[in-house]
Order: sequence, then structure tokens, then C-alpha cells
Amino acid sequence: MEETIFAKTQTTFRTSCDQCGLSSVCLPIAVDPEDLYRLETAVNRGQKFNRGELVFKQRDRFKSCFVVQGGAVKTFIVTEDGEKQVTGFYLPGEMVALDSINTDYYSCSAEALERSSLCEIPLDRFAEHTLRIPGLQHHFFQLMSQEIQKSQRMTVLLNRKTADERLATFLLSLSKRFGRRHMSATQFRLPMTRNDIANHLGLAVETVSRVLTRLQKQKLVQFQGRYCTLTDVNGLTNIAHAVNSPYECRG
Amino acid sequence: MEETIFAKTQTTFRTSCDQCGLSSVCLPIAVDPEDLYRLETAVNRGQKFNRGELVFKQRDRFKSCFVVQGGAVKTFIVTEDGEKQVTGFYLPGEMVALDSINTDYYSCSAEALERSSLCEIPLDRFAEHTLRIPGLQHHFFQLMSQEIQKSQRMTVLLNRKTADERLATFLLSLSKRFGRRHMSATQFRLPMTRNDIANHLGLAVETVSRVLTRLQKQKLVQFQGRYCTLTDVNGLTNIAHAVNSPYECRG
DNA sequence: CGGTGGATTGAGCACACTCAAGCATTGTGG
DNA sequence: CCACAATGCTTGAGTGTGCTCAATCCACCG
Repeated sequence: MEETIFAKTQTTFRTSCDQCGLSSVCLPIAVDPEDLYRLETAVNRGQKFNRGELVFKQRDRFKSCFVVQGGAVKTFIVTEDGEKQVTGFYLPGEMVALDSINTDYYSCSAEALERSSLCEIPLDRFAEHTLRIPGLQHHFFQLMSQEIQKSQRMTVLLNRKTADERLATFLLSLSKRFGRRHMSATQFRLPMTRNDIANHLGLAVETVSRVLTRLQKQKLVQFQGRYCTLTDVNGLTNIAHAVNSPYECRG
Repeated sequence: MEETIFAKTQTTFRTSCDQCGLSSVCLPIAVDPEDLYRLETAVNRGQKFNRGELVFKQRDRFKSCFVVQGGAVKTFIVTEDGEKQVTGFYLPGEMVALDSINTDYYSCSAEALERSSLCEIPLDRFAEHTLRIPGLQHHFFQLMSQEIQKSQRMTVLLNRKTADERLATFLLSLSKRFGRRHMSATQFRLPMTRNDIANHLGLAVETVSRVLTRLQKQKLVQFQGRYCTLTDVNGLTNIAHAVNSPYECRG
């Protein structure tokens, strides 16, 4: 079964979905090989974007979701009053534009933070597949649930956390996500500027800078420009989960 | 077609889904009457909850989504360090627990803010329906997208808005949502405590109180306890969308 | 009547913002 | 190759918004 697919992809000079290593993001666990082939013809794999290039733009007609293969992407929305707000960062293996599924327009813009490679998953044709492959529907519902939960956690954590807690949380989140994709969870390069981080976390750039040097002085992290080494994950976790007040939680 | 359904609901002393007035929330525009009947047997309508009662609890096995028919519900999560965070308020016609679809457990708890009536939509059996009725799947994807966007707007607005802006935004949001359901958009009762509002908006109760009296002095709203009258919607809108800095938005 | 939970108001303080200056890095053109 | 610009990052000083702590008020209810 794999052979046929592999042969096909060889002729088209593309990597097959099941060779991708990220297939668990796009596909449910078990997919019939025949269906897999049909899916592959739908997915537009390995598109390249340069730093600063837009993957899609807010208010453009919604067409596809994208999975980051390599590089990194930020999403942002422009509010009525022209303010720009970074709503998320997407690392390899993460799907972008789930917030726009089955809406008419993209609800945010996505921009490559460095040279990046993305797989486009057209969702008009995907809808047909979803109906035929029950697992796919479940899978996408799950991805969207996770997206909601992520967004809620964001709201939750940032609404009541201090600058130090926010940044500790942020670094740990990156760490976990890099680690999940078999990259180092303690040494990585931040693909985004301090400005992006500040914007995303609702802080001033200066505060981000100050906090990062503070964390460094506490020997919790080490920075060399954008290169980041977590030297004390437990320490960071303590800061991130700071117990402000052991509140009684009735209910 | 309506007759048969109506007859059925008469005998069971329940209102039919298509009589509900909220059916646009639960159902796609056009549903085959036969399918509608099957759906109705799945939906557990009109469950009553007293103030303070839990509709479902975080970490319980996920079973159903709920649509608020009457009353109001708040959702909250308890973080690792025991902090309670209100993640949303749900008014008549709004669906709760979309963030938990196709996850194993509820990711938050839901509590009635006053005596409320909710329709339970079991999602195990619903999955079957979704496959048979194409519109249903689309509909649910859409609801989830909206939920993500709502959550993102929350993050966005609250991360960089002042206390005044947050509360103006909050009041206008309630206004719109009441108005959408053919209730007064300018006169309503807040179903939640100041504490809940504060928690949800990431403020201290004292700040909420102070800001509300300030808005009242500016003749924008009128309060009598929980009863609220918006006297100057434009004024509120100006505050809510305060132009901090007309930022250049490249991209 | 006292008791309880919710709401308001006041005083003082602290965390993060603003403004401002300087440093570091990268890229571009002469 | 260096000068220069542009952008990103860091550091400092002063200020203000919203928090904390505390007291009071209010409505509802046993």
C-alpha cells in the first residue's frame, strides 16, 4: 500500500503525507490508503514563504487551512481602530486558520516570521472528504476544540498574570511545542521579535526586555539575541504557575 | 409536516425545536422534517437549573453541548494553582461547551447564574446525525469558528484595553446579544455579580464598581443594582473603541 | 433582629507604561 | 570595505492606572 503512494509522490517530486512526520496533525490515526491518495491530491504541499510574506489576509475569502512544515508563522488581526494584535504563533506541525473554518472570510492574517514551508489544505474540497472519512470530521472537530481551549487559556493566563508570569508561561509553551516535534525543548531560536512577543502578551516591548534580563539574572534562561536556552525549567514553571491566592473554589 | 411534530410534542408536553425561536442556533436553515424528528428525539429539551447549580463540571466525561433557552450561565475553569477564571457568559440562544466537542472531558464548568432552562444536545448520538445531514456538520463547524473568534476577540480587546474600555465593551456586547434575541438592547438586568464581571474582565471588583459609577456620572448608563439602562450607546462605543494610536498597519 | 453576600467608596502603593536615550545588528549603497 | 540607515533591543527615570487593604453600606433572609 505505501509503495503505490510513494511511487506517485516520487514522480511528482513531492513528499507524501505519510512520510511527512507531521501527518498526525492533518490526518486521523488510521486512513484507508485509497482515501489517503485522494487526500494527497487535494493538499497543496510544501509552499514556501519568505520572512514578512503573507500566507493569507484578513477579510480575504476563506479557502484553506495551512499546516506549518518548517519555519514559523504569526497570525494577527487589525481591529476597527487600526490596532494590530498578534493572536498566535504557529510552529512546525501546527495548523493555522482553524478560526476561519466555515466562515466566509479569514478572520485574521498570517505572516511568515522567517522563511517557512506550509501545506495548504483546501477546505471546500476537504468537506467532501470529511463526509466520506468519518475519522476526519472527528479529527477536525478535535483540532478546533483545542484551538478554543488554547485561546481560552490565553485569556485566562494573561488576564491575571504578571509580566514575569506571562513570559515564563510563554517560554514554557514554546519549549513544550518544540519538544513535541522532536526538537530541543531547552535550546531554540525565537522566530519572532520582542515586539511581536510584547504585542501578543499585552505588554510593552521595554517590559519584555526587562523581564527577560531579569529571568536571565535569576539563572532561569540564557539569551544570546534570539537564541534561547532554558537552564531551569522547574524554576520557570514555578514562576509561570505562581500561586497568588489559594482561592476557595466552590462548585 | 409541522403537524406531526407538533402533535408529538403536545403529547410529551414539550415544545418542538422548530417552535423554539432559537432553532437557528441548533439547526441549519433547512432540515428535512423527517430528520428534524430524529433530531428532536435526541435533544433533551428544557432542563431547569437553579441559581448556582452546575450544568456540567470540568473534567467530567464530555457528553453534550447545551443551548441556553432562558436565564443565563457562566463558564469557568479552575487552573492548576486553584484560581477560578470565568471564561464566558451565555445568554438565551447561545451554545455552551463547544470548546469540549470531541475531547474526552469538559474543559470548563458551567453554572447557572439564575434559574435557567437549557436544551441538552448529546453529541455521541449527534455525530451520527451530523454524518447524515450535511448542513449540520457545516453548522457546527461554524459555531466553533465563532467560538474561537469570540475567544480571540476577548484576548485581543482585554489585553490592551483600559478598565473603562473593557467595561464599555462588555456592556455593549451584552446589549447586542440581548438585542439579537428580540429583547431590549438598552434595558436589561445583569445576570452576573460584579465579582463575576471583574473576574471575567481581569479586573478587581472595586475597579468594576468605580468604573460603572464613573460611566454613570458621564450619563452613558444608568444603574439600579443589577438593572442597567444604556442611555448613550454612541458614547459607550467611543469609549469601547478608544483610538489609542492610529497605528500604521502594513501587510 | 443579626447575619451574610454583594456593592460602594477611600487611601496608599506598586507594577507596568511612557518617554527618552543609547547600543547592537543587519542590510544597502557608494 | 566602510558609512549610514533602519530596525531591533536594552536600560533609565518618572508617572499613572488599577490593585490591595479596609471600612461602610445595602438588600435580602432566616
